[in-house]
Amino acid sequence: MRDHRVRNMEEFAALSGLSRPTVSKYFNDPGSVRRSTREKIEQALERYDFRPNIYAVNQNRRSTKTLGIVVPFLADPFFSEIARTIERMCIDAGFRPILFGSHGDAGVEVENLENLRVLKPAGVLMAPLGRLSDRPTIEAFCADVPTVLFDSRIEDLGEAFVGSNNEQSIGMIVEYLCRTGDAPTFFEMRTPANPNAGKRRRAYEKAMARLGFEPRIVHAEGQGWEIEEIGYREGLRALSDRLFATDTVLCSNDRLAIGLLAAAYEKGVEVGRHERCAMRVAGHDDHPYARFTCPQLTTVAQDYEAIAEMSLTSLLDRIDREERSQTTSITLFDGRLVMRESA
Amino acid sequence: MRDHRVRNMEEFAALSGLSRPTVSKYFNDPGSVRRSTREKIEQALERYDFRPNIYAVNQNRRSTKTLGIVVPFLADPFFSEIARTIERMCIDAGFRPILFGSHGDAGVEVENLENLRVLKPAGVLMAPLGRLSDRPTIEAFCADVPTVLFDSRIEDLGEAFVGSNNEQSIGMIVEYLCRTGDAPTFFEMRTPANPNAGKRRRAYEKAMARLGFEPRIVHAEGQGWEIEEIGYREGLRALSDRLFATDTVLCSNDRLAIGLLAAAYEKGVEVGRHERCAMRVAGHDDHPYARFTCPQLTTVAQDYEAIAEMSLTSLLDRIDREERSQTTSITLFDGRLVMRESA
DNA sequence: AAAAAATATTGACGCGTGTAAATTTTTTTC
DNA sequence: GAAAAAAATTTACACGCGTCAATATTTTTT
Repeated sequence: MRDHRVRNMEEFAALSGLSRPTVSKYFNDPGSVRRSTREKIEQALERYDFRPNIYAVNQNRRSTKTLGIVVPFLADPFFSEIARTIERMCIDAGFRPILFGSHGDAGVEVENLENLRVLKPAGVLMAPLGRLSDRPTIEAFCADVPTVLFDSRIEDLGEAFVGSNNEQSIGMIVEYLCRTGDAPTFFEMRTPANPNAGKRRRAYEKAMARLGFEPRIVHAEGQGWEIEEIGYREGLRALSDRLFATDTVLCSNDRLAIGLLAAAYEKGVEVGRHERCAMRVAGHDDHPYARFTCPQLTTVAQDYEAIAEMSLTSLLDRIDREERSQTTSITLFDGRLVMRESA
Repeated sequence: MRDHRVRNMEEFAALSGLSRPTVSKYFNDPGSVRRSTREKIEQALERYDFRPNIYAVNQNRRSTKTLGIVVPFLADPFFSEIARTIERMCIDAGFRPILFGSHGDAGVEVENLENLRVLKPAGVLMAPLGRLSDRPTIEAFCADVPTVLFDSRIEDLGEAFVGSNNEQSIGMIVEYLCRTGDAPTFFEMRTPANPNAGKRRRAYEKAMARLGFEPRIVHAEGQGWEIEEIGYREGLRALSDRLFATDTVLCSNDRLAIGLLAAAYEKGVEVGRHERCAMRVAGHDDHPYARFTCPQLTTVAQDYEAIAEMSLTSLLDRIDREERSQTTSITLFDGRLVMRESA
C-alpha cells in the first residue's frame, strides 16, 4: 500500500524492475509491451500509484491528448447537457476534455480560445456564440487547431459542422399545429444571438407558405442571454397589445416559451390544447424544464446524443488523418415532436 | 505585425534585445524588471505575440497558477452561476481557473479530483456532492492540495468552508409564512444528496417550535439529481393523498418547489397568496427560474457573489501563507427573503 | 536446438522554461 | 564624479519525459 511517493518515471521504472523507456512505452500504449511486462507495471502501479507528470509529457508529445470544449453558456441546460455528453465520450476515447463556458460574452469567448491555444489541444469542439462571435478570431483559431463547430454555424469555418435540422423540425411542428388548430404566429427575438433563430424563422415562413397560411411574426425586443426574461416581458406586452394574430404561438425556442407561459399565467390567459383554453404555445429544443412549465410545454426535442457523438467522431477523424480538410462537412439531425399539454 | 512564429523564449528574448532570464523574470512578474526593459518586451510582444509554453513553465514552477473548481452539477443554475462568478474572480486574481462538473455522480467526482491532482493546481474550490461523496478520497485530496469547500460541508474537511446560513434563512421564511397565513408544512426529499437539506429541516423544526407550531414534514421518495421530477411526482401524490397538513408548503429547495408547482397546476390547485388560492408554496435558493414559475415563486436568495468571493479569498489566503491550517474556518452568509406571488 | 523475430535495455539528446551564482552594466546617491 | 545600489547578463544546471540508435535479451518459429 502506497509505500512512499514516487518522484518520477525513472524511479518508478526501477521499482517495477524495468527500464524507463519501456515504462514510457507502456503509458503511451499499454498494448505495445509484452504481457508479462504489462503485469509487472500494473502491479507496481497498485503499490506506488505513480502517474506521469502531465506537463513533462505534453512538452514532448506533438499532440496533447486534450480536447477543448467551448460552449456559449454553461447555465443553459442545453449546453450543460451536451457538454456532459461530450465530456464522457472524450474520456472514453482516451482524451482529456477541458470545458469552457463563454457566459454569453464575446470577449470571454475570445479569452477561452486564447487559453485553449496555450494548452495546445489536439482538437476543439465549439458551439460559438453566434452573431456576437468575433469571426476573425475564430477563423484564426480554426486555422491553427482542428475545430468542429456545433449548434451555431459560422459560414465556412471549422473542419465540420453538426447541428439540428431546423427546416425539418420547425416544418414538423408547424404542420402539427396547423393540423390541430389555428395556424401559429411565430414569436422570436428581434436580434437573436443564435443563428439558429434565423433559420427557424425562415423554416416557419416556408412551412406556412407550403400549407397556405400567411406567416405572422411577433418580435421580442431585448438583447443578451436572459431569454426567459425577454420572453416574459415581451410576452406581457404582446398579450396586452393583442399582437398575436392567432390563438397559437410557436416560440423560436423553449426559453422564450417559458417566459411567455409565465406572462400568460400572470395575465390569466389559460394555455393548452383543450377546448376551454384561450391559447396554445409551443417551443423548440425540449429544454429540461419544459416538462415543468404550466402547462407542460409541447416542443421539439433535439438529439443531444447524436449531435455530441457526431461532433466528436468528426473531430477525432480529422485528428487521426492529420490533415486539414478544405471543405466543412455539414451534418444536421432531425428533431422529434414532443407533445405535451401546451399545444 | 506578427512577422513569424517565435519558437521559444530564447528566440523571443533575442528579438527583444534581452537575455532569456530577464524575459522569464518579466513573465513571472512584469513589475520586477526595469521600466525600460518592460517596454522593450511589451513592444516585441505586440509584434511577435509570443506566449511562454505552459507545459515547460509548469514543469519547473512549484505552484502552477491554476485553480480547480469542482461543482456537483453544472446543469444546476446555482452551480453554473457560482462557477461563473468564481472563474471571473480567479482570472482577475491572476490564476487560470479550470472547471469540472461531477454530473451528480460520485465516481465522476473522484475522477475529477484525480484529474486535478495531475494538474497540480495551486488550490481547489469544491462544492462536493454531499452525502454521496467518497469521503476518504476527498480527505486524501484535501491533505495534498489546499482546498476550500463551499455549499456542501463535509465535516472537518478542507481549509475552510463557505456556505449559507440555513438556520437564519429558513427561520426567516418560516416566520414570514406563519405571520401571513397558515404555518408551513415542510416538503423535502427523504434521502437528499445535499447536506444542506438536513440543516434546513432542523432549522424548520426549530423555527416552528419557537413560534409554537407543530412541525409537519412530507417526504418525497426518490434518489438523484432529477429533483424537479421528484418534486412533481411526489407532489402529485401528496396532493392526491392530502398529505400536506396545512395549506402552506415550504420546500427544501426551489427545484423541488418547481416540481410541486407543476403538480399543483396539473391538479387544478390554485397556488398563491391571494384570497381565492387554495395553497401557498415557498422555496429556497432563488433559482433563476423561480421568476418564471406559475405563479412566481417566493423564496430565499443566497448571496452568490459573497459566497464566491469569500471562498476564493479564503483559498488565496491559504495559498499565500504557504501553510496548511489545522482548523477549518466556517463562514455562513445570511439569505434574503424574495417575496413573489406563490406565498 | 538453432535461427528468426520480437521485445527490452542502455545511453544519450532534446523539449522550453525556472532558477541560482557570478559577473557586468546601468542607475542612483552623496 | 566616485561609490553604492539596483538591475541585467552570462553560464550552467535542473525538471520529467519522449524518442532514437545500438545492443542485449527473451520468445517464437522452424
